[in-house]
Amino acid sequence: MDDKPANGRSGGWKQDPAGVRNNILAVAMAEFAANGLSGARIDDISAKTSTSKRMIYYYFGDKEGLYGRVLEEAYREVRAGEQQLELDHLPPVEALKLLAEFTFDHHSRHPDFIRIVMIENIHHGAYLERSELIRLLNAGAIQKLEAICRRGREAGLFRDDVTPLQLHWHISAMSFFNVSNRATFSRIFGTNLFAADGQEALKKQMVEMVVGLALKPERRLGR
Amino acid sequence: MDDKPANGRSGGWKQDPAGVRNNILAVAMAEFAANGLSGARIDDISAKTSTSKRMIYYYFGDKEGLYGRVLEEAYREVRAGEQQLELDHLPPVEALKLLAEFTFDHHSRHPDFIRIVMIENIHHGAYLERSELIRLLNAGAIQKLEAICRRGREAGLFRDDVTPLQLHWHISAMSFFNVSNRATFSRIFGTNLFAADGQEALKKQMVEMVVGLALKPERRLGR
DNA sequence: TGCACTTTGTACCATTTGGTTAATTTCGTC
DNA sequence: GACGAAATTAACCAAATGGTACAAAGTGCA
Repeated sequence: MDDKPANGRSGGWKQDPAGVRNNILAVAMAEFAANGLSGARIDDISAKTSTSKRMIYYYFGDKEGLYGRVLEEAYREVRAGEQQLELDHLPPVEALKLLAEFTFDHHSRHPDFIRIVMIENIHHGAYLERSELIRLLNAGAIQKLEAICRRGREAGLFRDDVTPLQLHWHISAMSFFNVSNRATFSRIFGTNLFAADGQEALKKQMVEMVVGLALKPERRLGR
Repeated sequence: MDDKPANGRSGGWKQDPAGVRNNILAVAMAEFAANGLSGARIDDISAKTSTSKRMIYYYFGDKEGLYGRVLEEAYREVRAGEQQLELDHLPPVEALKLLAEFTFDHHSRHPDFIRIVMIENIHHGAYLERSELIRLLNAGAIQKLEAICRRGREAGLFRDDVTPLQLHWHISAMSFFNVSNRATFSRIFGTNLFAADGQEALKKQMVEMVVGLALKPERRLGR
């Protein structure tokens, strides 16, 4: 008698697994970045999705599974952006400067990535630990710096008691902190450092510090 | 007939409002630092307390009120520790070195404070905003550095295009990041930087960079 | 003595929240 | 065109969670 479907829905829909997955991931990344792992609400995520809550569980299993994929996706996007940078044609000092500047700007342009990493650190890196993909992605994150350092040492310019990893650490620290702690820092000390010219000054100082650290003392004068 | 209290309790107890409050605060700080604002559970906090859940609401109103007080307490403790440092008797360069080293070590010794600040940044500093106390506490956080810079400039040693706030920012960045991002960084790049000698090297490099930035170029040779 | 403040304990509640059930539709393919 | 696997939907559920109600009593000060 009744040929209407039991759920009252009659309209048609298209299958689009990849689209649905990506849609969920994008919304979830924004929600996790905004509210943290415990703070994010599956119902909120699903409401902002163009699909239903059930599909989240269909594709990602549970909340933690979804978070894990978001984490991977965040690292993937940012590392992909970093790969754009071409440095081999530059002399070592110029290459190091450019890499440091780029990192500063790149972090600044991707606050959601920074927030996801903050959140992951709050969780002691437990989910990153489970992802083989992320370890692979990051293995290459330091290769550019290693190449620069090798060339710099071969040219007699760079110290050899400063490792690429240490340089990466210093560059990361200042570029990351600049985004991660903006809220508390600016509320305590004002917003001058975060206006356009304040940021330019910080970046310039950061680059100067990093280059100064990498160079042999007797090479530092010609600036 | 029955002269026992209805709740079955009969033993005596002492009033100790301050003790109860402090006990709750200490437990709550550990729980919030470990799990974040949404992640922390009032029931878990109360279970680890020597008092009851009811008292949490009696003294702090609600979960956010408790978190706000924990935030204040965290800043208070750390700032109090910083005040211990005496620098006026040292020449400016030595004072700056010591301040930077101290900050690095101090952050390292107070990971729960770092985690609370991370969490507060995830919340965009919304609760810090409401606390007048914290703003007062932090106003003085930079005074030592201002004094050092003034003396350094008067002695003709320091540049005058590098402000105390900028120096504070750089020192904070490297000292903070060293704790905040340890989990993800060490999982990706190994734990060498965080072993004792790795930390000493990073600290030494950080101090060198900061002092190098503060000094006029022509004063940097005599190291 | 009177009275406000503090403390305890238990049971309770409304809502939120992560997660599931079961039925239906799409779509490649045999 | 039948069939089965994959995709999708709406309604539903049990547990967790922040927060209260209530009842009683100890403490300390004016």
